[in-house]
Amino acid sequence: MIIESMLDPFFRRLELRDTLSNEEKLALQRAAHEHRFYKASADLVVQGDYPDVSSLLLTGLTSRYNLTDRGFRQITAIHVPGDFVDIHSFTLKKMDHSVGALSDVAVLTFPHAALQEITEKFPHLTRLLWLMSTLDGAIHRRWLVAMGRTSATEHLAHFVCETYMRLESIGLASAHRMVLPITQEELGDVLGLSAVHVNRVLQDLRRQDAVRWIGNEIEIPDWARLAALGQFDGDHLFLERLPR
Amino acid sequence: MIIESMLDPFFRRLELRDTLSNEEKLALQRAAHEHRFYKASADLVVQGDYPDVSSLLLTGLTSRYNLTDRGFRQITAIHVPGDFVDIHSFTLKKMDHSVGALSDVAVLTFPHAALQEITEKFPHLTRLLWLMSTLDGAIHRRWLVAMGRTSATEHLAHFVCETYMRLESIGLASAHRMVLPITQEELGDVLGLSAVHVNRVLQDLRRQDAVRWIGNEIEIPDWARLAALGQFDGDHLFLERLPR
DNA sequence: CGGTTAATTGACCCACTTCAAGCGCGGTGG
DNA sequence: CCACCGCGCTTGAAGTGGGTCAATTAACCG
Repeated sequence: MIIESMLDPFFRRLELRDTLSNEEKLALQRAAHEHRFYKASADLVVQGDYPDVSSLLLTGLTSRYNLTDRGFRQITAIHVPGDFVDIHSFTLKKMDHSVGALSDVAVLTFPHAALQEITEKFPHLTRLLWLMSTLDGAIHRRWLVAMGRTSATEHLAHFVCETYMRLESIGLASAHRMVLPITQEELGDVLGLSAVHVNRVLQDLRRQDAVRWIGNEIEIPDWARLAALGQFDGDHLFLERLPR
Repeated sequence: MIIESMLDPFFRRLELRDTLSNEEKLALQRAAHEHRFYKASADLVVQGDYPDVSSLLLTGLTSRYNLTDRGFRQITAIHVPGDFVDIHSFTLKKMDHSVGALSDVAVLTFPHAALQEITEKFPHLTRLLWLMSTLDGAIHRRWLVAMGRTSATEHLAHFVCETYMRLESIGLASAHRMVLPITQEELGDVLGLSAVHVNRVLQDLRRQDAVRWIGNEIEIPDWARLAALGQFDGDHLFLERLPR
């Protein structure tokens, strides 16, 4: 059963960047197919798959990751509700990475056939879906910069700011507090660091009182300072409402 | 003056992934607007710009890059002829990075208004353009993995393989030889390394005879070995012809 | 032939890794 | 109700990949 309100985080995400007509909303609702659930640490899609649906994340967190020959893992993206975890599989067809659940998650699937129909009937909506995948690309680029040219501390600070702003923008965080079900091991896989070093860097941020992080609960006591530390500005999140 | 054959590298690139109809080719030709030239190290677009055209690279090489607070540069993508250097600006509107010329380059501009028209009249072609930007994303992800989880040597080996395969696929390299107008400084900005270390790593590859690199000319005497070193397979380049 | 940019080399340093051990806590089963 | 287990967090010690600084050489160029 597809409940209309399920799409709210997605509509919200789109409407942060442009306006959506009612017909477009309806078209998206009609394109939605199936409600699926996954347990924490389950894989939604596996590298090499040729999925015939794309999954919109409704609740929980997921990550895109790859494994290297030596068994190391690199997480290349984190998804929050309202994100398509694999909209790019619509054009790429084959998965170049896996998608795993960081927590228990619920998704809504969109058959590629239905997405194709949207590209045939709703050009503006198509451009918005296209936009969603280019937003992914912008975050990838920002991560490359953080990984290649900033210290571990700066990188972590940046990640915290970015994740907070993404959650906040869809109404899932506020007052500089958020809940993030991610282990230090996983954080290392995001940042390209060892878990041990993540721990040390995190303690460094705590010592400066740049973040308060207890279990899953994170608080940012001084946003401006953490943002400066991480060289964070929200530019690469494109939270600007423009005709697209 | 737009000469039809200018679009050949682009058609070639698209046709490696799907079939293009004659109408679609014509539509692309009509959408092309202006021929532009840039000198090596000039910027085609600057971070923060709101361009109203996207540029298709015809000859030469360009890079996408960002500068950090401390003046470090990170290159997040390299473009070869047939690549759109900023197709994502069509949906993103604002540039989250600059694009610089690595050599003298020629591009063909496509006004966003003309691209919009394509999205309204040519759904399949639209999906192919969308595909081009998701291909960028796949390369970004692969770079994140290489940067976060492989050694400098592996990373460089991977970059050489990837670049060769991209050039080879559009007919600009063959027999495991290519010409790459890139300095060790710039290579460092690609890999997230210092120029000094790039030099050492390159010499290490030379010592193993994994690459022969003299000036701009590169030869890969043993492809399988370099690919194994860099954990390279072409999967993330999606050189598979499929209906999209 | 001087001037400039790129490649190279050496010496030293440090950010981050690896390995290893200990700790805290929630969950489970007897 | 408690003992035990396992996972995630924390800490220490030692090693290393890659950075920085500085000087030299090579290649090019007008």
